[in-house]
Amino acid sequence: MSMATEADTSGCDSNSYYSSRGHSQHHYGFNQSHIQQHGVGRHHIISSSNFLTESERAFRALDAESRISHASDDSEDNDKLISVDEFDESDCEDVRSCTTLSPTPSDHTVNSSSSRQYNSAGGRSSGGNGCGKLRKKSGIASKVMDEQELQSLRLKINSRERKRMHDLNSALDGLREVMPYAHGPSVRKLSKIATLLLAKNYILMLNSSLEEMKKLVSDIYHNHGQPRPAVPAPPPSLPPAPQPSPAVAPSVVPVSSSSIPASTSTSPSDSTLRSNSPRPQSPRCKSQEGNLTPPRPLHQSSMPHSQLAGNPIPHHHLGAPIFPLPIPALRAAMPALSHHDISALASAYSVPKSDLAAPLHGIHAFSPHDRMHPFQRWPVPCACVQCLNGTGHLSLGLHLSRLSHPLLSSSNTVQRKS
DNA sequence: TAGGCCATCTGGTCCT
DNA sequence: AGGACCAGATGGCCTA
Repeated sequence: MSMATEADTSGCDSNSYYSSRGHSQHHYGFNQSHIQQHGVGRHHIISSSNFLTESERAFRALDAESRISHASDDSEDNDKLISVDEFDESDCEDVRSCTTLSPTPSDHTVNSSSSRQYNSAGGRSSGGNGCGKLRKKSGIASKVMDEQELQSLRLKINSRERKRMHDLNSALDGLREVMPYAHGPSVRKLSKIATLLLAKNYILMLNSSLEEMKKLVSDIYHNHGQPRPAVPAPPPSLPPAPQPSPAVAPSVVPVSSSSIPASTSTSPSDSTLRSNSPRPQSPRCKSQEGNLTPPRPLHQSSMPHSQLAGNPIPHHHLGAPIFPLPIPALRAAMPALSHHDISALASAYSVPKSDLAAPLHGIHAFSPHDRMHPFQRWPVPCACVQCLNGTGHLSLGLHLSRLSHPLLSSSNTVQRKS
């Protein structure tokens, strides 16, 4: 019985991949330590059927490397896929029957080690080792294709797909890094769907904030009797974006400039503060001296500083997440989010676990124009453009207060797999 | 223990 | 022809 193993030297550095797995890293603890322990470099020697002794692993590692040259001629992007098995003609029979084509450097291939048969369990069972399709696809059905070549091709395809998914996950990790929620080792990572929902609404919120700022700037120009610029530029007097206060951000983790686009130099917390802060003093309002008072800087928050300073919420960068997150309200507003997602957000915002079990009663569907935001612990005016402008509400369905928390505005329904 | 989330394999389809 | 992308299937891990 052959044990198909794979030395995965895909272009994605699997070591770094494992170490970047965040909260799921523990899933791969064995693999990672295994890989590092045996010093096989980029080659992961994985047994799908049992645990190998250290000497066996080392031997197979050497054996695997020795077979690279003829098992796979794909030297591009270091995507060399090999089989460590005894891969002679007799073993092709085993491969067809058990077809453990590509045990992957994942937890289950090593830890489970017992049950997963990769031809029938992982993926569609197409019969055989799946090489028939490859044969057909490769247009070499008439040719006699060596099983080993087919295996190599299959492994190569699997590795590409694996790398593709790793890249996708890396992109999602990058997205999580710039999202306005707490990051940290003790914070559960947002799920993929939650990350996408949060990102979508965060973009909407930023866009709305930008529109709001444009409107205010436009009003300033208008009230000064100056012609409206076609594209209102930020007034030069606009104060620079605030730096995270040490009191607010006791554990700021520097973020590389490359991770944050220049266009988003305004921190998420700024935007959220902007959206949650009381209605900015209208530029039309005059001070007692009769002078036009500059509008309150959009980044300034009316949130009691004590709340901010006293908030021990950990965070990754750009200031602490500022949204208290009553879980019942969140659950009511976002039925699409699973308990897992809610729990992740709760941990991200340092919401007490007790809140998770809080009843839903008393939570009403808040109006976007509520002066007392039911989801917040301090009065929050409606900051939508219409309210700020006093022109009533348009039926655009895009109100800043609804977007005051990115996720709260996620009214879209996520069809979850049942 | 059930459900959620995830990684992986795999075949199909489309594109270059 | 080869690669990218997608979706179905499967099983492992974690949490409530």
